[in-house]
Amino acid sequence: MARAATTSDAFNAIAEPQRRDILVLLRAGERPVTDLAQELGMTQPRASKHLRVLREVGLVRDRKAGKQRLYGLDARGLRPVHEWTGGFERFWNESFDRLDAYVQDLKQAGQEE
Amino acid sequence: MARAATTSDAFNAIAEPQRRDILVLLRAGERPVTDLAQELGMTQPRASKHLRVLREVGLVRDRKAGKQRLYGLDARGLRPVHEWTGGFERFWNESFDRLDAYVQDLKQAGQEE
DNA sequence: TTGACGCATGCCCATATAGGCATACGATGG
DNA sequence: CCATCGTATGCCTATATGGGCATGCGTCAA
Repeated sequence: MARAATTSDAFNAIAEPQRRDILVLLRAGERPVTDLAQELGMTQPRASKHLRVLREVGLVRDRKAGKQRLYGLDARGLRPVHEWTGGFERFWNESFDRLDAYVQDLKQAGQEE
Repeated sequence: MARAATTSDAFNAIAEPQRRDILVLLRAGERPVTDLAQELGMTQPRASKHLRVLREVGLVRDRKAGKQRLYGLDARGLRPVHEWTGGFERFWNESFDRLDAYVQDLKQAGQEE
């Protein structure tokens, strides 16, 4: 089996850096495809494809505005990701400070020999 | 170009549900591969492969313990993900409540016709 | 030394990208 | 009705997966 579709959920959709960039830009407000493409230095088809993925997982909304199509942020889908990672907060603060200290000790001991 | 490697960063590594499951299990403490595989109902090779990915992005540490190899959580890599998504917090709380109301209005209007 | 146990790997498959390029499509202006 | 602008798609390629299965390898017990 291949990797899960990027459109399967927000976790997969935001795995791609450029899509994250797009989402960040959209925090400033709605924007047409061409705008985004230019600002991020990517071709228009590329931007459209990324936006499609984002739209399919519901991270982005689009609406027609004359000849243009404006894309806007719908960040609700990011909440599950934030909450899931939040479940590990105490672990990145706590236990590994000690572990690091331990590792440092080992290194120093090695260099002193 | 193909999709970025799952080992390129935490964002990619946690896009796979089974790897998230493994991380969750490891919050309870170190565990050998077989244990994890059984608990998650996956084959041993499969678990090993997922653990390898997690190890390569630094979300997991391993240490030998006799015949066994214990895997332990290193959640620090999840922090960037948590913080990045956190940058959208105000958006999923705020603006789209209004947008939803708007959408609901449209739907109702449509059904009443 | 010989087994057995616990894991990591190698190899093969089917699948789904991300990107480039050309092009089809819908709306607007003449 | 036609040309043009703004986008979305189709097609093709190279790549990397996730999974199955068999097997290599290191460690410990007898």
